[in-house]
Amino acid sequence: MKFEAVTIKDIAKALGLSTSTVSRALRDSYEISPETKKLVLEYAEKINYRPNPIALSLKEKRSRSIGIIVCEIANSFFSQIINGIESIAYDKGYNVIIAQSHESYDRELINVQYLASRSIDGLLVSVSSETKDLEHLQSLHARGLPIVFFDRIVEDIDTHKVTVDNFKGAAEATAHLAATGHKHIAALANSEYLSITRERLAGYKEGLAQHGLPYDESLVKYCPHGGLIYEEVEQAMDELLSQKKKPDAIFATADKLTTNCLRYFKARNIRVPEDIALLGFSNIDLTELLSPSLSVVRQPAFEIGQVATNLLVDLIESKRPVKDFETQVLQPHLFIRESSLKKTKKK
Amino acid sequence: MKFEAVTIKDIAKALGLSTSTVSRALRDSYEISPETKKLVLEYAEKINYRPNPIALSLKEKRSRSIGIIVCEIANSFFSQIINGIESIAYDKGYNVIIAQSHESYDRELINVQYLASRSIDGLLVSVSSETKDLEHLQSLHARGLPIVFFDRIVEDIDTHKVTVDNFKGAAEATAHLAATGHKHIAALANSEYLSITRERLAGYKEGLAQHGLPYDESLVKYCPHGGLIYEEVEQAMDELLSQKKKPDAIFATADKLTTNCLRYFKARNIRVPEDIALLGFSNIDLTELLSPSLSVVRQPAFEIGQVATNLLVDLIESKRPVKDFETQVLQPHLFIRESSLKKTKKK
DNA sequence: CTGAAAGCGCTAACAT
DNA sequence: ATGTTAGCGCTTTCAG
Repeated sequence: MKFEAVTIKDIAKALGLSTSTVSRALRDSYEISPETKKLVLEYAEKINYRPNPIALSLKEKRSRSIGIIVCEIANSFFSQIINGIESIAYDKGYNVIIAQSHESYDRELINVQYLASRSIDGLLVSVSSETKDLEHLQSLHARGLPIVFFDRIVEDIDTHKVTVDNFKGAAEATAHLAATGHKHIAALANSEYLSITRERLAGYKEGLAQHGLPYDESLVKYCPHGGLIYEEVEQAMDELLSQKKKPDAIFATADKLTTNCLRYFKARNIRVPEDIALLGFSNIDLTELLSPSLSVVRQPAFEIGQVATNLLVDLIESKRPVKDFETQVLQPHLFIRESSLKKTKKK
Repeated sequence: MKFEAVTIKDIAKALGLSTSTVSRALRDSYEISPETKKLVLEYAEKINYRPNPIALSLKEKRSRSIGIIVCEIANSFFSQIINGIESIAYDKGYNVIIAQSHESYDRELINVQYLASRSIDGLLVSVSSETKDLEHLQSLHARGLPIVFFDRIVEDIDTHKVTVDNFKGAAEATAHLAATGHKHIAALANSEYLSITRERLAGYKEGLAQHGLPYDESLVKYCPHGGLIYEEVEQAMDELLSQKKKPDAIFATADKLTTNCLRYFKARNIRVPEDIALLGFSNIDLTELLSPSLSVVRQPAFEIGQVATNLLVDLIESKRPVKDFETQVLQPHLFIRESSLKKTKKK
């Protein structure tokens, strides 16, 4: 079943005009007489005429839609970003098509190609935790598709990027753990391929250094799927807790790592923060309701989405090729709650 | 900046063929000789030809995209549903365009009209908590746009619908609270306009009746925005707790109501379940990690999305107008955790 | 001020 | 087996 829309032709026929006159009248062209305009406008209104965006797209060679690639939308951080993206996109007359990689390089590849073939005008990308090879994005970028990276950005493609000061966020978090008396702070990290992982681990080192704590590689564990799979967190934690130098605090570099780490402690009846402290990046809204309430580094997700979208639309609508690209860095915020409470206070 | 795609014309020119021959070769038509096909296919592959979906849409008068209206994507229940929708949509070659009402009728209206004007092939709708007037959907439906309602369905439009057995879920939940010794079970409900609210409150009554508890209207409070705004939950709870007959248990009918109710108790230092029990509809993944862990009625969100999408695609692709519509009812599941523990046990 | 015609990329009669 | 043409809805020269 199809639902037939009114076209310009219908209006032309009904009014005894040509389609071009109707088209011009609708766009308020100076060449059309006021009377004709009025006639056309009123009739169009009456029969509820809406221009066919597909025909427009074909003509203008643009679809007024932008693609988004994220790992998961059922993740507060990304759904907040998407809210930010939509708020700007709708304002500017674009709609968004969302695709999820589920942290799989293969799915990212398929999605990117799918979106590109759907003739999107631009792409907002946060790469999957498996992504090393950037050829799929590089070739599109080289062919002129505007791309803006956010959160998980990549070095090898020169375009606009939006991220937070991961180094600072991680350094503050780690420094806080150190300042509250923790001596063996482990890092539960995302995939090593990701920019955010490198930056956050660098911040972690800095935080340790600030308090004169040594950096110990055995205290750093990577989760290739960013904690999306509980088992990988479980394994990483099992390893951490079974070594001779047992950590007394965990710094987790991503949302799912943080919550799954807490899940792990619950399952093992390990008390937080009495037995071990926990602090991680997270944008969930329920941190205060958790037991214990979670200390987190929170990112301005909505703003990330807004900024990235503004940059992308600028690229799309720029008359001439853009050469000057910028990387916008927003500020994360540290929220101290129970899970990282002072060691000395509790006992 | 624009990124120019390869067209059928380019191939035709390069190979000295006509566009129709190329078109037919690409679609593996029987009228084309194997050699020509091979030639075309290989060349198309080589220059990475992708058909322009916009041109196809214009020709076929279909966009292969479906619109989704939900209140919020940053809500586990809906993001899980969207995952289900996408899983089927992508399989069937459709992409999805998501719009959020944020529980506002006005935004729903704008979004519906926007989506309709973007020539979507069909619409998946869960109405906003403010929606009473259905004219915007009715007129589209009357004009032949396939629509499937999910979760928050409406009576007055005859089409496919997908929901869960809200009556049963609510009855079981309430009966559980009654069975564990609670005598004054209050209902913290969503907007009264919603089908799910009516069904869940009917189930609530049934649960009370099963245990010989009276239905008391003063124990039922509505939140017009479904708990999206904390203050409305706060006010409803303030009212409930200030009346002479103070509830000893809360049954909440929606995700945000449940978590915001818990937030309220935390803020007031009211112990759950010792001072008051809590049980509500919720699809968040962190219920076990909350303090106390939350007893919930969980809905098969992913499946709801899948079923709804299958039904919608059936409608879209049906050759003749569909008259026989169905309402699929899936089963919710009750998970008992700490927040609704037996009154007599704790003290 | 208005109309006729071409063209965006593609498909499908209708030739040949 | 392949080419020609028209048309999807719209805009935009180019002619009056």
